[in-house]
Amino acid sequence: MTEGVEWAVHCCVVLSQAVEPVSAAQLAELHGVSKTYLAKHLQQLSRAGLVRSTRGRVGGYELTRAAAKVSLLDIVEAVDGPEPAFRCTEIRQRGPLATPPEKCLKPCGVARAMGAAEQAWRRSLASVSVDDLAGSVVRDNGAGTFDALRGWLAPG
Amino acid sequence: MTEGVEWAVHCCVVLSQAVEPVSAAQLAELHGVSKTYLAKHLQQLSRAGLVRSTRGRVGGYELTRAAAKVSLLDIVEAVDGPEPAFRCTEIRQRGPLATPPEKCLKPCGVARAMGAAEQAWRRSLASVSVDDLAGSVVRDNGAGTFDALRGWLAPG
DNA sequence: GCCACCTTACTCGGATAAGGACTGTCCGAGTCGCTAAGG
DNA sequence: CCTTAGCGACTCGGACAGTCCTTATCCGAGTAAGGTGGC
Repeated sequence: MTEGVEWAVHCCVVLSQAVEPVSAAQLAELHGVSKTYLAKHLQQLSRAGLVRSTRGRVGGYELTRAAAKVSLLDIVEAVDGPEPAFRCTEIRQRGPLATPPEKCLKPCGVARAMGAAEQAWRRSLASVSVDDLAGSVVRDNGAGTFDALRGWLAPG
Repeated sequence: MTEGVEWAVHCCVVLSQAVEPVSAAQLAELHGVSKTYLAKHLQQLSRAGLVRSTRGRVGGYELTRAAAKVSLLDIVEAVDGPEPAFRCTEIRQRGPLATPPEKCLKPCGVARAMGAAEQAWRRSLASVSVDDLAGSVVRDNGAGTFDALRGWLAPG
């Protein structure tokens, strides 16, 4: 899985606690990562419709909907792409004992098993929202964590 | 996910139905893939202890244990490696608002959620055995499929 | 004093290079069966 | 006829290039605020 997924998720958690748009530069400094590369992933989130970007002097990124309505799966699909990790190449239709195409209407057993596993993975990711993650941060680090964050984000 | 995983799984299904060691050349021709590259993945299966390789004139590969005792997860881990797809880089410990190390004894919420999803994925893969896959092939293509396979594998 | 315009500084967005992993290939090490000569 | 040494062919195993994707970076397009000049 792409490392940018981790960055994007943490950024979404931060955005869920911000009251104003947060610039890519702030998010990059806050997490100690490359600004330009993080911007690339934020663009992917923007294309997917998860965040809204505003340009100009006080521009930045903000969530387009409530944090409880943004799931981990949304972010992973936005950054890593929607195509599944396992792609069946239909090798059953190759070689001397190839299965005839008219018998390949449904995916083969291997593809079905892989698809079921990936479905379980997606269901687990879909059950966790950005708001849930923010709650876990509060439980782990204390209620004042996001107050300090908002103080750091405030201009000046 | 690596494409070699698909090859390795299909090879294991074939091996579960063979009565003699099957050479890498036969497996490659049967699936219409590169022989030398497939051999690389078979070596990974051998290192993981899933298959036994015998050299010499009538050498080849065979399963080391019953097909019902070999899960999809075993094969995936043997080929793609045991390390999880998501690796937490601990970005919470970086930047101006870094979490102090003494508060990072347990994984962060993001890593826990990702780990839970991956756990679900592994559990699903572990619940499917090579024997189950062979059964699905019989259900899809008919009971005579593996008879034809054994006939093709027979020397001559 | 008020308004319109312009400059300016700051933001995002897409197009552009470097590194690493997956893909694909080759030749050498090792092993078993066959053959043939000798007892 | 039986034993056994040698030969040969076939197998796996690890070391070696090619190509695509991830990582990382840069500069240009766009926008809003603030200053400035004119009315």
